[in-house]
This record gives sequence, structure tokens and C-alpha cells, in this order.
Amino acid sequence: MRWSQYFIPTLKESPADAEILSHKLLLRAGLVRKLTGGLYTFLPLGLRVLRKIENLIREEMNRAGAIEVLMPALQPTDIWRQSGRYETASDVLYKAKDRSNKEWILSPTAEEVITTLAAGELNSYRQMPVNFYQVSVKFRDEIRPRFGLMRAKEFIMKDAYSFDSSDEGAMASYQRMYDAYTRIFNRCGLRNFPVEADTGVIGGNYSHEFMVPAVTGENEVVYCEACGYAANIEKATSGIPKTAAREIGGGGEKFATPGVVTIEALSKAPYSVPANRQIKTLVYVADSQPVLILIRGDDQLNETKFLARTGALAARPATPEECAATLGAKPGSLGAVLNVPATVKILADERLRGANDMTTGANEDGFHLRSVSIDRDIKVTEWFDLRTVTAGEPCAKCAKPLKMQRAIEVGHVFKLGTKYSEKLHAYFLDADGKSKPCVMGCYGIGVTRTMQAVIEQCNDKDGIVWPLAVAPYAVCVTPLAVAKDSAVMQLAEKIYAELTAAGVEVILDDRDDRPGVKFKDADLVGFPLRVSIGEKSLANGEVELKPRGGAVQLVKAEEALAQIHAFLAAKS
RNA sequence: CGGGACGUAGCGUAGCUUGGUAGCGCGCUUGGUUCGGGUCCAAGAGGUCGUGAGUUCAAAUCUCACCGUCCCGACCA
Repeated sequence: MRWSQYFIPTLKESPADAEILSHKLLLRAGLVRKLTGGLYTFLPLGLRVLRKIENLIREEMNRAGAIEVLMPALQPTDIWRQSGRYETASDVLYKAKDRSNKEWILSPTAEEVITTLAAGELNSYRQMPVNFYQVSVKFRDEIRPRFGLMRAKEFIMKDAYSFDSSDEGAMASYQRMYDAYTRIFNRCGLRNFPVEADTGVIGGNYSHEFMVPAVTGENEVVYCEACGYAANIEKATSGIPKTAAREIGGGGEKFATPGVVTIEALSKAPYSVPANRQIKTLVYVADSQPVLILIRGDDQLNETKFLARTGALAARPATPEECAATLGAKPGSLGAVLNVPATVKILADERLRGANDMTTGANEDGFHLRSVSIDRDIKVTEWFDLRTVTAGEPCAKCAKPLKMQRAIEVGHVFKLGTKYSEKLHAYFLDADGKSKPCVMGCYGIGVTRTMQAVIEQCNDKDGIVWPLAVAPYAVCVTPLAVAKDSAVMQLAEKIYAELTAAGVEVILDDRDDRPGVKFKDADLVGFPLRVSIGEKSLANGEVELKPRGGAVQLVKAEEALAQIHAFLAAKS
């Protein structure tokens, strides 16, 4: 490709609405342009990178035995109602109506469609295992699109769905995808690692996310350097000790605490009740029902865990009015000892199990109770791990201190089980002649997000530093004079033609611009290798090879081609 | 959905407090100049000042509404 015939609108300055580095570089390097919030046009160079990543994913999916298909982006609502996600995923669904006022869904993912396919086509255990995948546009009505391609209303996703006749088979399918994902992200040049993850509205019971460490990541990851434990903060647990039992001092006496409505205030004089001796009582409304959640005063509720453990579809903190209606007091004086209606469930965090000599609200504004024993004074409905892990806590597996890091989620693998196959009737006949639901797994990669994650991780002060595997072009040939009859241009044309003939992805910067402009642009766009041809070095019969981010290397013109091939071979 | 900031030429921005001629840099066009890290000089083109209403003799500027963008939050009683 000749630069002058192409379309690479680079920018010296980044548009004001780009906040993070990778977003700015996407725009400055002329890879994408924004149409509106959360919607982007891929320009030629950006599209090339996208295709590179897609094809790399295809290679690895095919290698892992998955089979490519393409499903409709426009989907009927009835299968979404059947799976139950018309309601549970309602917030993210884009809905469209046709001329007869019938409602359709713009696909945010395709479990319903693939399971419908399986229901019709997979009749025998002999047809499994099978894994279908596609690379396609997905639509999600994000609460807040942000960071360019990181969280967009429309994005490219690779989604795969495995069908097995047994649980063991499903685990093997899961493992194949897990391994494939590791290969994919490694090949993209990304530092990445899998973490244990919550399953959210997708459902299922076993899941890993593939994370790319980045300060701008939207996820918080807990990990242990000693034993390799790693989990999303939404899922992470630690080996932190339970609350120490004490000699109990009394039997839950009420005492006045006028104006005290926070854990912190109660921990100060004159009350001086340390936060770790307080029970924090939260009222949530889960699927329209009030629920009490008990957490130790110095801990934080992990809402994701709460949702996962209770199976609630939606939950929110109760309003002060709802708190008063349920318990007779406003937030700040709430507790689970007195005046709790029998219909209200009390969920307690495991860390409080067996705790005594605790202080909590009395369900009377301005009063608390001291010397409370959980076992004796509170009718806990269920115990769960509900707290949020913090950095430095001992690892549950090896007791070494846990660390925390922000990361970008680029892939997610789920073991789904039979949730969708049962609801959408994907049953098969097993060897014993019995009808059973397919055991499913699903596996997603955010392709467009991965592209931006690479930029977020691979850059320097001058611009993007593409890993060869995903670079829009491998080589940029840069003649420093473009007059047709010049020796410089003739050599540039020759090298360009030879590389093209050899199948190397090469761009010839034939623009009549000053060298500085070309160098800046080449650095900004981030081609892995720049081959510069100028009068000075050519006078010595030399051309210049400059790996992006590396040092200049002068080579004899006649050796240039071999050197370029050697460079590319070493990088791939 | 709540809070905050912002909306002036393709991009980045000044002007708004104190109402009166819309300015700068980049980019773009033309001519010259320069030619190994975003040359320099000169001359140009390009703006419904987000939209609509209001106040006023007069609105980019003040008021209100709406639209859009970005950030934070939508958990901690």
C-alpha cells in the first residue's frame, strides 16, 4: 500500500473527549473515529488491526476444535423470554420494533440462538462434543459507554458455545477454551492472566476471566504471588480470621447514642467501640423483598457476592423510609436483634460466625445495643461469604499477603451447565437411551476491547508499539525523497515491490513530506519496522532499519531484504 | 438515573466575570523556501458561537428549557 493512496488521518493533538492513553492513540493514529458516544467507525488501519486479531482468534479456535458459524444479530424476543433473560438482562437489551409493532432484540450475546440451534440439530450424544463460535457485532445498552472501544454500545465479540453429553466432557471443553484463550492473548502480545470470576447474568457455576493488567482497567483483581491464586474482587476470598470470641460482658443492653449514625462515630469517644466489634446492618431490597445483611463494622459488603449467593435478580439498598418501615428506625441505628419481622431474612457474613460482645443498632433512632452475641441474640437465616477482600489479607490457600491490581477484562469463559439447554429444550439421547439436556459452556472475547488493550499496554511517548502479530503493517518503507527519478525513491520502490512480492505487509510512505513528519507518523502509528532510505546513508550504499522502539541499524542496500526477513522471522 | 464539567472553523482553544467588530495555534489552499525527527515566509479559504425560546436598541457573553459530550457515582446505615 502506498501511503499517499491510503487514508491515515493522524492527529497532532488528541480530541478533548478522549481521556485515557489508548483512546487518544486510537484517534491520533487514525485507527478509528467517533460517530457518537460508544459508537466508532473503524478506519482502514484500525480495521486491519481488528481483522488481524479476529483471524488470530479464528486460528486458535479452529486449532482447539471449535467450528465457525454466524448467527443473526437481530433476534426474536420469545427465545429471550424462554431463557428468562428478557427480564434479567433487560437493562442491556436494545429492542427494536418492526412495522407490525413486533419487538426484536439486537443481540448482546447468543446463548438463546445457539441453544435453539442445538435443540433442533443435536439429537445424539454421538454429535458431541461440539463447539460453535462466531465473530460478530454485539449490542449492549451500556449504562455508561466510556474509554473509546473499552465499553461501547456496539462492539465486536468472538463468542463460542460448547455442547457436551456429560459434565466431564463439559469440563474438558472448558479447559480447551481456557488454554486457547491463553494462547490467543499471548499471541496478541498481551501480558495477561486468568482469574476466578463471578458469572453474573450469564449464569452457570464456574468461570474465569482473562485479564490484562492496566491502571485504567475497570476491574479490580486480587492475586497471590506466592501460590498463583487470582480472582476478580467480585469473587475473591481470603483466609482472614473470623471475629475472635470474647468473654461476654452482658446480655445486649441498650444504650443511648444520640446523633451517632456511622460506624466511625461509634468507634470514637465516648463510645469507643472499635469497628471490628460492631455489626453493620444493611437493608437491601432484593427482588422487591427487604433483606437484612450483617457485615462486620470494618468490612465492606460485596454486592456481587450478595446477588450471587441469594440468586436475586436485582437488588438495591433500601431507602431510609423503607428501612424505617421494615425495622422502625433510620439508617445509623439499625440492627437485627430487636423488632425484626419474621418474614425478613437475615443474611450474615461468615466472618461474624460465633462473634460475641458485639455492638449494633437497636432499631430505635439514637440507640445501640452492646454485648450482643450473634448466636444467642440474632436469628441468622443464612451464612454467606459476603465481604469484600482488601489488599494485604492472607491468601486462603497459602496465607501469604494478597495483592490487588486493576485490569481490563478481555475474555471470559463460563461453564454454563444445563441452564439454557433445559429452558430451550436442547436435549439429546445418551448411550443409555435416556433424554438429557446438553451440558453447555460459553466463551467470549471482546475483540475490539482487546485491540484497545494492546494499545493500552504497548506504547511509548511517541505512540503505539504494535506487536508484529497484530500490527496493521509489518514494515513501513520511508524514502526521504520522493522524486521519481531519485536513487532514493527507486530503491524504495524496489524494496517495496520485493517485500510485497514476498507477501510481507508493507506500506510505502511516498508522501512528499519532510522526514520529520514521516518519522513522527510512523512512530505514532507504530509499525514494527521502519526502513528509511535517504541520500546520506545511500551514498555509502546503506539503508536504515529501525525497529519501533529499538535502535537504528545501518545495513547494505543489497542486504536489506534479507535483514528485513530476518527481523520479521525473529519476531514471529 | 444522581452529581460535576464542558459545548466557539476539521482538531486544540481564547473571548463570557463587565452585552456592542469572533481571535489564536494546528490542519487545509496558493506561491516561495527548506529538505534525516511535526521547516520558514507570505497570501488565502473556512464559524448557524450545540438547539430553541426569553431579556435587551443590541446576546458567543445574561436567563430558562432542551440536545450532546466527558468525568465521578449509582455500595458501605
